[in-house]
Amino acid sequence: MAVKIKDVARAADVSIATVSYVINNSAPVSEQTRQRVLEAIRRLDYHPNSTARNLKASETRLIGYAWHNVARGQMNAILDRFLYQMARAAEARGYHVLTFVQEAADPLRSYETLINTSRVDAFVLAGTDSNDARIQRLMALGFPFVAFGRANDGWDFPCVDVDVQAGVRLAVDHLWQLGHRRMACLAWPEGSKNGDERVTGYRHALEQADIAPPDPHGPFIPRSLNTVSDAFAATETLLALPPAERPTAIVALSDVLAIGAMSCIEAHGLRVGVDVAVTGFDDDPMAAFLRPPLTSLHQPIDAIAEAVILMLLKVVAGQPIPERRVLFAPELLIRASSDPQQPDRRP
Amino acid sequence: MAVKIKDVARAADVSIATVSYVINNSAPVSEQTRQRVLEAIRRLDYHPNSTARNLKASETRLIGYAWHNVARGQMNAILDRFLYQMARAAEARGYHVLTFVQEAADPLRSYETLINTSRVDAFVLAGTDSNDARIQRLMALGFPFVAFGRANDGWDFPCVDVDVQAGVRLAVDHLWQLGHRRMACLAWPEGSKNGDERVTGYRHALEQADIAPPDPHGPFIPRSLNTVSDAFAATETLLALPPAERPTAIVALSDVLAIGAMSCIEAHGLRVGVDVAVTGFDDDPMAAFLRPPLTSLHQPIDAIAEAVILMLLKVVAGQPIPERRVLFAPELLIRASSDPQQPDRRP
DNA sequence: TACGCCTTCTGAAACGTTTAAGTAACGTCG
DNA sequence: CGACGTTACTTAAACGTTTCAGAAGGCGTA
Repeated sequence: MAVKIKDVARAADVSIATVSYVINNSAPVSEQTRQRVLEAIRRLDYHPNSTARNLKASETRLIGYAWHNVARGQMNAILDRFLYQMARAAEARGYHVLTFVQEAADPLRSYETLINTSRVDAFVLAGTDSNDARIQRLMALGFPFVAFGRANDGWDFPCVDVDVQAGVRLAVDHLWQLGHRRMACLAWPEGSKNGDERVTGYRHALEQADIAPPDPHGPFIPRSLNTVSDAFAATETLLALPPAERPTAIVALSDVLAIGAMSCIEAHGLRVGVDVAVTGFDDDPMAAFLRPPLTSLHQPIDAIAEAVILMLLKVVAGQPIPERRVLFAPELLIRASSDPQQPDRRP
Repeated sequence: MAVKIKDVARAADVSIATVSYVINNSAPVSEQTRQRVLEAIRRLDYHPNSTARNLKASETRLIGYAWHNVARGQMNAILDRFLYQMARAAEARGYHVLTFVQEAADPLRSYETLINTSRVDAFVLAGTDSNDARIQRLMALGFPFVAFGRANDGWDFPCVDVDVQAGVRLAVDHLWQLGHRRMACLAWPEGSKNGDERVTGYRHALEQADIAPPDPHGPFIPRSLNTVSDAFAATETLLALPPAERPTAIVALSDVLAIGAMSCIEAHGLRVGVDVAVTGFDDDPMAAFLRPPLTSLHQPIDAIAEAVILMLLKVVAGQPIPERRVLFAPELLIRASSDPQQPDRRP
């Protein structure tokens, strides 16, 4: 059916070995025969079969990436964008991304199946956390991977992450410059690597501004699941404080939390940005479209995806990774939810 | 390195053929040897190499799916969800989804490369439109594919789609029951299959309600790009009409358009849902979180993804597809943007 | 002339499977 | 008792590449 190397060899009147050498430039071939082979390839419209190549090379040129178990109605714009950019970066280098589903009940199983059946050459991990079982397992197996996100500080594995501490510091500094002194932090429940990093960034920033950072378990750092409704409820506790203690600004650690906070502030008859400033984190695609537009920290996802793939291909090639932990700085996009002076310019 | 069929054969003291027969149940093997082989497989932790299998079977068990070129800040929650569910459905049947990037400049190239190098067994197409070049090409090549979305009515190819006409009809009927008689339709620019279907649904629904459907190019069907800001501008033209002609309801053909409309209505000092009702389309994850929550048409993406994969595997297997065009009905989720009586229950 | 060294090419083995074809061993039956 | 099925297995040929080892030919050198 499809034209194979044998057909090209016959057409160019050479051996299949010679054709292979021409294709891969892997051995000297006289200019004359090279041209004859190339001509035959063109005439027959020959393309090497990648499965056969992969078998011979015992590689797949496939990178595994697990979807996260997204509940209906949950938003995950950042990881989608990440996947897209990763696919692009991989393709530019002859690789493709194979997406698979990791079961919440037994995340490791799908990874091990793919490894056992040699379906992929490497993995990209996202949504990492402390004591991440996948990282532990892959490290133990010595199977190539790069993580988007950190895990335990002691573990030594290649990863790329956002410097979330620095990010939150940008938000706090921004609010401080606008005159805010009572800044609460609407946070995720304790225990996640990324979330705790963000809280640390908030407390450090306050310290540097000579403000005593509040008790991590106290009322100024309410904890909320990453849903709008829970964030709404958590914000209630802040607004219930006596006016003199009530925060004038809320540093929400995600856009979802920020939306809940904004919603609650409005429900109390207060004006977001004027009476209570709000900042988010993630720069969700909708952030600029909210009323008022939400100040948020934009993560350089495109650059991160590129970096992850570059690092991964080095790992696959067995090259040493000098910088095993690369951090990217997020960018604070200032909009009206924290600064009413900002024009409402929509993309 | 990895254990292969030969190792199992040696351990069980049989030929590799016998091992293969045991694995695939493709020939009778005595119970005794079967057990010996299975035991060896277990002891050595053997897993067949899928590349070798694929080479032999000249298949890849990979389904190609192209990412769409998403601009930064654009939302595409539905296709993300679709991809996830597709990956899940495919996996349950031994297939995986290979994601790739289709260049806007030359969408066909990446498809042809994947076909030529036998990287995938089939494609799933999304974001189809009239005269879709990809569909034309794949049909001409006879390469297996299923489309999520329709194209030219005359073309005969397997596809699954949402019955958008019926969807918009649900929205119009809902508004009619609430007493609305002047309903505008905030639409995409003319020329897209899906968009034009939605407008048709709107006009048909009005006809059935004994309301004269407005001129498709007239002011009651303003056209807007699928961005919030453009929708905002397009809504201005509606609100600029004299009060007696101004619509009391706006049927927006996407949630993005609806957000723009809501934004504009508020900017005019009017109340969404009370003064002007708004409905959207897509049930974007954020729809329930907007203020007021947005009435929208939910597409049964999970079921669609499952149907696409089932159909695709039939095509790959060369089985006949009796129903080459399957339509799924969307569901109208009524919220406060069209009916202020609705409770603000957030997921 | 015989030898060795390039250069350029070919033959054939591998990669890890599946499977068609073949072969023993063991009844069954005319 | 020999022909003939069955059953249970093995041998070997594919699948489409890459690549190692070697061969043919030309050419310089001893």
